[in-house]
Amino acid sequence: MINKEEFRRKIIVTAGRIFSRYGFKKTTMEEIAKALKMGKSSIYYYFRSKEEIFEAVVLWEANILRNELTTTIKSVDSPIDKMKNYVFVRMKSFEKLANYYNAIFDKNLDHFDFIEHIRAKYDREELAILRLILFDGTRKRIFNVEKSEYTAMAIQTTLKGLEVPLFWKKKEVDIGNRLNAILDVLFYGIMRK
Amino acid sequence: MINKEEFRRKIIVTAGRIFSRYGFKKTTMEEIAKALKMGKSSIYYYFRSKEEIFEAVVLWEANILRNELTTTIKSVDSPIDKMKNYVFVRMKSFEKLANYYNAIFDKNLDHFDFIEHIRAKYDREELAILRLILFDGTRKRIFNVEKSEYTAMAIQTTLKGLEVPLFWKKKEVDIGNRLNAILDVLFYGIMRK
DNA sequence: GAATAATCGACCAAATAATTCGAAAAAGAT
DNA sequence: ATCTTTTTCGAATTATTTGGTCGATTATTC
Repeated sequence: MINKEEFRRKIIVTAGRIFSRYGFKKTTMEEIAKALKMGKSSIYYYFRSKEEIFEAVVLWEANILRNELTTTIKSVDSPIDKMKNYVFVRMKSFEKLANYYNAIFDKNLDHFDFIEHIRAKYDREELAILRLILFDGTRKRIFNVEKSEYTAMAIQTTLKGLEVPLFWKKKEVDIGNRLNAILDVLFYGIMRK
Repeated sequence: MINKEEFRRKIIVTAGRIFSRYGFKKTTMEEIAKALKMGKSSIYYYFRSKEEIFEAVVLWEANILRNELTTTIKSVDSPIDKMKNYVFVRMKSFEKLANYYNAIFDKNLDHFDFIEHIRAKYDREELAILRLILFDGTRKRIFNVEKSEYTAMAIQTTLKGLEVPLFWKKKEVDIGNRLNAILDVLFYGIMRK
């Protein structure tokens, strides 16, 4: 192979596809290997363990999400659209990620604290983005937010609340509709009168 | 419980949901039991084995498919629409069934010959339905088919050919488009000039 | 043609899963 | 109430799977 890193990425992508379909526990090394057309033991040349692959996959997906988010808010100009897009993309992408998380909440957890680290890091980044959108919107006299820091945290909390049903039951409530309702409330409380 | 058969059906439906998501092998008795809110061993009071449940599920789903098909061709009058509807519903429903089959083609097979039996039976029924549509269409001077028996077989073969990609790769080609193309060809070759 | 990188098959211990079994609730019958 | 039958369950057992190791083997590089 040309490049070892290259191949690691290939494993990550392939394994990610399978993880997202079956979850961590139900995905076997054999499957990943077969999908890569290689012997099971060869994978251990690139990764120490199944968990390490999983770790890499989550990190990888989180990065993709981050990129999608920043791209998306750059694609529009008005703060309202920025906020709308941000929330929508975040929720849409999160559905995919939820599959990975689901895998963990089976019973394992314990030694999966690396997820918490990633999570904490992206929480901080998200907060920064939200603050920026809010700040910008206020500067343009479209929003009316005094302490962007706290408002951003409030919004983030709401978004997290929206994640919960994604964990437990799929399609229990139409996320799209709830999202719109929340956005409505959000803007009504936030918009400059 | 009121009725034992009733409960068997409940198990079939619940297990079916899980089978269709994870396939035969990856579905555990524990999962089925938990979804039913009962002890794992209780299920063995209703079914001898995991395979027996699977068998019942496949039979059940095949019946649903059959009902959908007969209902659908009754809902329209023109032979062209009958044929179109039949093919579309068949293909749509088959996607769900494919999940079950996929589970088997893993490696097991061997002792899963009951699927072949079901398959053979429904092949015969399908042939009869196709012949009826063709015969009716010809009688109404819309189709131009001499030996409805052989034409029906030809169409069935085509439909089976269309199933194959569903087994191996999902969404590799847009089934809908291919279906339309095939229907076009079918009608052009079949329609009374 | 030696040294290194990469792949693999056979193997193992641990985990997991299917199934059994006897006992205990629940439900019915008398 | 008491005896029977039906239904559920937890614990034990057996069978299978699976993550991971290891030494050998095959490509690749120098």
